[in-house]
Amino acid sequence: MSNGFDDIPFFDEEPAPRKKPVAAPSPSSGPSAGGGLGIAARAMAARDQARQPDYLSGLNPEQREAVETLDGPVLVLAGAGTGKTRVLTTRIAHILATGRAFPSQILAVTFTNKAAREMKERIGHLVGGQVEGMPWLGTFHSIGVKLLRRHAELVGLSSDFTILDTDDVVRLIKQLIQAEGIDDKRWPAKQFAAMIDGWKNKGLDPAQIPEGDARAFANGKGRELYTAYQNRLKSLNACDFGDLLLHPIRMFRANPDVLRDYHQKFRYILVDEYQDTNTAQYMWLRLLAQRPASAGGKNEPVNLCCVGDDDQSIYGWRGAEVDNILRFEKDFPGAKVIKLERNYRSTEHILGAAGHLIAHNEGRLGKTLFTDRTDPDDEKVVVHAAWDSEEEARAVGEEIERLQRGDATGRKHNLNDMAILVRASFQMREFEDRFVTLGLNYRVIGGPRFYERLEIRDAMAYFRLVCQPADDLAFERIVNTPKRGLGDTTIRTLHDYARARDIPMLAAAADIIETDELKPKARKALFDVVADFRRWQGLLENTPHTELAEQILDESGYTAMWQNDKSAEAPGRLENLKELIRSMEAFESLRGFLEHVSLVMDAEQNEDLDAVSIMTLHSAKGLEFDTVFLPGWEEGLFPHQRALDEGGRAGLEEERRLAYVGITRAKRRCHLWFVSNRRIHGLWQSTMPSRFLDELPPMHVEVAEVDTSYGGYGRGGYGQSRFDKAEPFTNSYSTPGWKRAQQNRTDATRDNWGTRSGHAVERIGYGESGPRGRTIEGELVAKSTSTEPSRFAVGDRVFHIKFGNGNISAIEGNKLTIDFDRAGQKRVLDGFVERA
DNA sequence: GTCCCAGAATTTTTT
DNA sequence: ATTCTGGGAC
Repeated sequence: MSNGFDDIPFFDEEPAPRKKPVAAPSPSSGPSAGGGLGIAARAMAARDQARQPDYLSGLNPEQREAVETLDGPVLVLAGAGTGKTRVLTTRIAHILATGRAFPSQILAVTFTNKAAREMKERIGHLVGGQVEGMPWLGTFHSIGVKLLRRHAELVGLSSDFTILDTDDVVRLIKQLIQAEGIDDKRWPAKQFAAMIDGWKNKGLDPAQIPEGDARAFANGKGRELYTAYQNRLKSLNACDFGDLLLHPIRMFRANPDVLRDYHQKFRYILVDEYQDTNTAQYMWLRLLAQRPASAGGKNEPVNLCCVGDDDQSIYGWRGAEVDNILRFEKDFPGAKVIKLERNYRSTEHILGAAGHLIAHNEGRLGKTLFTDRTDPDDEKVVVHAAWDSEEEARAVGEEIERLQRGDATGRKHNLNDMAILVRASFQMREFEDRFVTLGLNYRVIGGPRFYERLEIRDAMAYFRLVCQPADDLAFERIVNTPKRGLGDTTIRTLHDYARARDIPMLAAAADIIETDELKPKARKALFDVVADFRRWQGLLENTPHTELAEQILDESGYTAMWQNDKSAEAPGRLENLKELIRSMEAFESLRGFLEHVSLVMDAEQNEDLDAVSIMTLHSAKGLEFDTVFLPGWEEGLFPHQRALDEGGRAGLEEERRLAYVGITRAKRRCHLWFVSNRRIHGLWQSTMPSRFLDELPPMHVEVAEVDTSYGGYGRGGYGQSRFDKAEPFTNSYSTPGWKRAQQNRTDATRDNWGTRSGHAVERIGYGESGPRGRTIEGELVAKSTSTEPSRFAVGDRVFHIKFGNGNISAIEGNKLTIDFDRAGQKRVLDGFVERA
């Protein structure tokens, strides 16, 4: 009722801008309003003043400031779990409620469709109405498409251009590379596609790419190929994802009058996850947000609000520039910076651990999350060790089942409230295997997406070609799928024919079957294909699109192809095709569906099932779980070796941010794991605990004793003798703090892989009541590279339980480099070897 | 045109 | 080790 939206016309596409806030009709409004008010009227006005709109109540002061500071540039630094989305959505609601702008005058950009969807939903909830009225809320790319469809001709496209996904792009580039006579084996199309993507992320045209880059590919043909690629896109009337950003930028630059229209249109601009913007997105935003002084010299206010968290910037490797957020105040002078640091998600232990870890980064704006929640029962962050990744999976599974049965307080936990977040997706398999054995429900988030599956892409290619006969990539994809006897030779002839006449391949096919250029067999097959598409195109207007889609798949023989396929995955593929048709029902037309699919590539998960989530740390951003398991905290894996090699210190810091993201996903419980042995590329490698573990504050962390109650190496088994010499714990950490912690339980851990010690979680008491009251990290930093004399010397002959015999070739603290007779050179902790 | 074997690749992911 | 891709052979 009093939500302040009663008279906002939500579906008004282009209303005249209103100058004044919309005042709710008040009983006091009348002749006397504004002048000498009656007592009753004044009281009522005061009451109305005092009563804040519903949507503002419950915001903390910083959030409220972020919502109410509507004029000028604002940067909201929103730490994990500080109500970022709430601020964004409430801010939009506030703009609408105060009548500052109509829905169509607000530009709100997100990175993912999911985020956009969520925002729409939440705004709708706040406003109590539909949100179709926010036409400019969407991803950078979807808004880019919208702009381009309106102004396609300004960049040399027609408005029904096709959007190519990565797969299409790679195939296209491959053709170009081959056409140039370049060895596509030596210079993979995939690699060049990645290069182009990188250039486009930086906003670079072929003419602008650095000379070095241009030379780096195919013996200096980089620039040439990039140019050829762009030309080919244009002739196909197609865009890749990068173009969806770059074309609007080109268009705005070349057409200031068009840009001016949008300046007037977008009165408020909001950007989510600003730390993830790349250079192209940044340029795009600058164009729209930075308005030149008009002729009269009066500047339009830049009502730009960017929300982000520099500590959660984890996409540098795909072009995101953390720098964008770090220099916001310089870019937008007079910007107001608001920090949201009050966390509503996690316990103080979790926040303490995460905060202490991230404080090791240098390039950051600096925030410290805090919470009022102080529950003595809150668990510390727990660090676990396991022998290898198999045991890690087993132990995590065990812990999950324990929580499921009921924790210490007897509370039973839902699997939905738990997640396993891994650094690299190959880690998932071991958990899946284990959970299958246990019969534990799990869901993998991320994986190959629905629309990327082979059969879906094939089907989509049929649909695309029916709607857009000029879509050569679609044509080439399905012309011989199912097999029609139209092989390379035929396609090449057709291709040349089409290029020579500058017509689409489908049109070329229609021509060429009138000639005798093809062998009769191919000619007949092609004739049928052309006839099919002609027929389907004829049905496009008047046949319900789901029906037509089914008909296409059946008549083309595509369905039959999978029905006849006796491989294990064929039934699943048919099921997916059915699912595809089902999902089309929500759309008006085939065309509308295609538009949707090219940008919105997610498939929804089954939410009903109670299941543990398994996903990468990257895909966990933005989510939260009661209990979070973070396996694989080992040097080389996390931080990932390649991040270190390629990114140096910046790479390390990004890995650390990833660790920070991981820990802050947890609301109540956070378990970290490292293993001593991990199979990488099929080879067992002995591994060292991640440096990030050393960077955690002891005060908020406890070390779980190796808990052998988890099946496996049970009491007295071979495990005992197998591992008791390894003593990974006592040697895992060279740091005094850890050693001291180990010292406390030397006896218990002497045989830490062998005995059944039951439930055993040991607390390290530093920082509070520990024996010395010293903190680990103070010493850690000083001694990060241990110089303690090793009990080995270079040249020693040693034996390793996994790798066998070898000679030590180098020693660095307790880390030995050993040339194994069989396993080759490895770096190993000295605790893992003994004299041979 | 199809099938099979050998060799390569194997961080993270959106649009 | 395993999976996928590409080239070469049938």
